[in-house]
Amino acid sequence: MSASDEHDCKVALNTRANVLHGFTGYHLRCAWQVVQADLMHVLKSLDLRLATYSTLLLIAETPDQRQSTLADTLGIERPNFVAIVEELERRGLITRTRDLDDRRAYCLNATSEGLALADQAVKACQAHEEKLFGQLSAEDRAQLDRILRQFRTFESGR
Amino acid sequence: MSASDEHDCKVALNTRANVLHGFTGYHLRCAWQVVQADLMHVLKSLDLRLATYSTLLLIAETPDQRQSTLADTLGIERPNFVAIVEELERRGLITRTRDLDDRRAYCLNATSEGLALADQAVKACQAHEEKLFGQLSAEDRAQLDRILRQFRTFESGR
DNA sequence: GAAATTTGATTATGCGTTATATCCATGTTC
DNA sequence: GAACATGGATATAACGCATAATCAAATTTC
Repeated sequence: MSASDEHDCKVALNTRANVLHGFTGYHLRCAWQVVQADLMHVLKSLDLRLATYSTLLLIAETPDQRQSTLADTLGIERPNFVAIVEELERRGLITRTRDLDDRRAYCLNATSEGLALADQAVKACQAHEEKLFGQLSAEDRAQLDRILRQFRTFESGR
Repeated sequence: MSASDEHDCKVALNTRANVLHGFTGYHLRCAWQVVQADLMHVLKSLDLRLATYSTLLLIAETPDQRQSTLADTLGIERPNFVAIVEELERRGLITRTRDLDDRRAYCLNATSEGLALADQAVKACQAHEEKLFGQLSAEDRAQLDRILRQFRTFESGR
């Protein structure tokens, strides 16, 4: 087994029996760590990272978008998006065709291979969610989902 | 205002209206992002990072522990822990005294300044939690805390 | 319609976090 | 006392994320 198979909770907050355990935010982080570790593990089996995964999905869903629009939607800085797109193109998962109206821009689209992989990835993620959140009672699971969605409207950072 | 005052949700999953929104894990991540952004903002006003904060708290709570024990508890690699401890010592927040029984080891303890700062940080975090989770109904907040705690027992990554 | 400005994509680069390999000094085991 | 284990430190690499600057193609302005 390679070292990359380790997905323990290696976090600067992973401790027992201290004041941190009084914070909901701490438990939120731990929960995300657990989910993230499993998710990355699942995606790795498809040779995808969080960034390439979400990028591929978005391109598959919204055809003919240009790079900067997609980067903005994903909240990724444009320079960092270049390598992601290049990788997906190199692997034949998406195509970059010049926009005829604006020859600076690219139109990104998923290939049939890309669509197939996106489909596979979504199914794998659904299974992953079942595995993890299925450990909660059906009621708790629904509650959690409902409550978490409320955070979308919260301010972040001020 | 410096650029570091920006705490938007700049995340490779921050998109609207796509399949990702069907995943609870996605919302979990967004929620953590919101909480983390605010938390880092709060800690920054005390010149603390997540790592120095949790380290200081742990040292304040469990006196006379040695470095590697603390690092293990926090889930931080020993080499990376060195700089954190050095910073806390340099700022006069903790002391490093040689263990008489094992002259290789240090015993770490918080100074009175360290204890004071830890106290201040905890209070600031409590206020931060009030501000954020206080936006939920009291019932939802309690539910969320209860449900999140269940993840502690979940396997991570296989 | 030429000059100035803006915009899409890219390159180069830096910063912060985290992981690994190695090393030194001390302790322990046999 | 030789071999090995352990506490701590150093050096280094990889990765994620950010900014500044560049180039070409558009748009605006006079």
